[in-house]
Amino acid sequence: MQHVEEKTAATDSWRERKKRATRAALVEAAVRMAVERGVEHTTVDAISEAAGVSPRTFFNYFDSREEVFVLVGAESSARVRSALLEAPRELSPLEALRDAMAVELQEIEQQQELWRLHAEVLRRSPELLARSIGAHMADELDLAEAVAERIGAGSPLFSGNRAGNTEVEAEQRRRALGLYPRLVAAVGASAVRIAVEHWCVHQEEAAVEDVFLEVFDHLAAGLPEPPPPARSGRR
Amino acid sequence: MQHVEEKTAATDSWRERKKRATRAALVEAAVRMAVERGVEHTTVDAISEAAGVSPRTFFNYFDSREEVFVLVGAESSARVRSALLEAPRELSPLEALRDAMAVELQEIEQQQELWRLHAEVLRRSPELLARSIGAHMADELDLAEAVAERIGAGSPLFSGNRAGNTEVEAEQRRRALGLYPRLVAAVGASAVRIAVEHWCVHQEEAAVEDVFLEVFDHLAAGLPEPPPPARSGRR
DNA sequence: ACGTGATTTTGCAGGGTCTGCATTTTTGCA
DNA sequence: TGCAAAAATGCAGACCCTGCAAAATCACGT
Repeated sequence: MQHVEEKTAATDSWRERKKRATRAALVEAAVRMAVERGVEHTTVDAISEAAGVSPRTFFNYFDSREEVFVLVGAESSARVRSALLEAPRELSPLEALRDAMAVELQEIEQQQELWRLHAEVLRRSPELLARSIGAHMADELDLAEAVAERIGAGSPLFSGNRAGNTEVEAEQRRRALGLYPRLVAAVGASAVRIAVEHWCVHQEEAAVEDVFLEVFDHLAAGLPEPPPPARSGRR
Repeated sequence: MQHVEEKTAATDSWRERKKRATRAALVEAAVRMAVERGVEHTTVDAISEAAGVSPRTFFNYFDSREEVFVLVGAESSARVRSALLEAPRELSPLEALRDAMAVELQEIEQQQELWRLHAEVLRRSPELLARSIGAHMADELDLAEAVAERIGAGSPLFSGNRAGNTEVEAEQRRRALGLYPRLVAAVGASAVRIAVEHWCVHQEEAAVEDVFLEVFDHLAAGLPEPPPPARSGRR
């Protein structure tokens, strides 16, 4: 994982815009090419040529060839995280998380084009799918920390200030993490994953958001004995 | 992913035993070496030399260098799957899954040695952790199919016979998969993941199995509003 | 407009990963 | 023992990825 953007201040110069453009060009070139000729025949040389940069430059933007296929929704987790922290305090952690994720999914559904292609790529390449899921999972830990932060807001430890990011401190944060935040994060992440996968396959049958909310509620409420009343013939 | 073992029949010849031995030797050499000098300095050449085979042979056993670090518990998912299908029919899908997974975790805890080292490797390498989790997730889909099979046992479609494994048929199976099996599988997989991660960090504080059962029950019962009564000072 | 320092791009060398193919070695069995 | 199948091996070659230093580009003050 490479830092996508660290400093939010004074970041709109010609320089920055060009970097974003290059990055986007690389992703787009890669994804389109992968849909056409398959991931394994999509070499770094080809991608960078299509994007109009040198092969060496590719690695200034991505740590590995595969990252360009996996990191498509990289900013999402950060957005969910902050939405979660800023949500009204009346909401329970679960509700806050559900809303934050629903909003994010909604926005994703807008930019269908790229996501559709991306989904296509992942569907054809189990290897990459696994990697992608894994990447999203790493987010699950972050998410759990955010949940913990929201719950124990004001706690002397871990409030705000995520600056100190040494290996050791990350380790300590993880140690101090109770089980409950992990459960909440797991429910959210599972719901997103199931909803998105379901949506990729049953394209256009329903909005991602709806599937997500249904799945989320089931998970959050606990799984009843018999299969949940297979939602009436809505298609 | 490389097929670990397909035919269960007539598989105990000297030949087969040797293959298993070589495989194990490679894994062990790799993991030990990774703990000592770090994953990135553990080259294929070094691993195969330590295991006493040629570098080329390594790739007869693993599709990539990283697989040797990720595929440590590869047979687990198959065992859980069959335990799930063979469990007494009185048990609900959830109960059957919980028991099957608990048994598996128990057995894993026996061979502490290798798993401890493996956990150590993953802890130090987020990249690999993500991959490993991703690999286990791929199992989640299989798991969901098994759950579906158990529920709709006798269903004209998809009963037994997983022989036809063309791309197309796999696709069709996934399409026909309802949401409920996915939820059950997600609960199980999440519980395992959280339990194992928790266990890796808080080593020796509690048996994996206990953490797993606690997590599983919470997830299956639904998440209550307030954090679940932080389990009383049981250690 | 011009110079200067900072940032980014690029080429290049070199080591590691992984595959296909032909050859040799080992194993299973009559 | 001899033969056929399976596995291990060597080798060539393509690709991935990284450090380093030179060149191109950008930001900014004068």
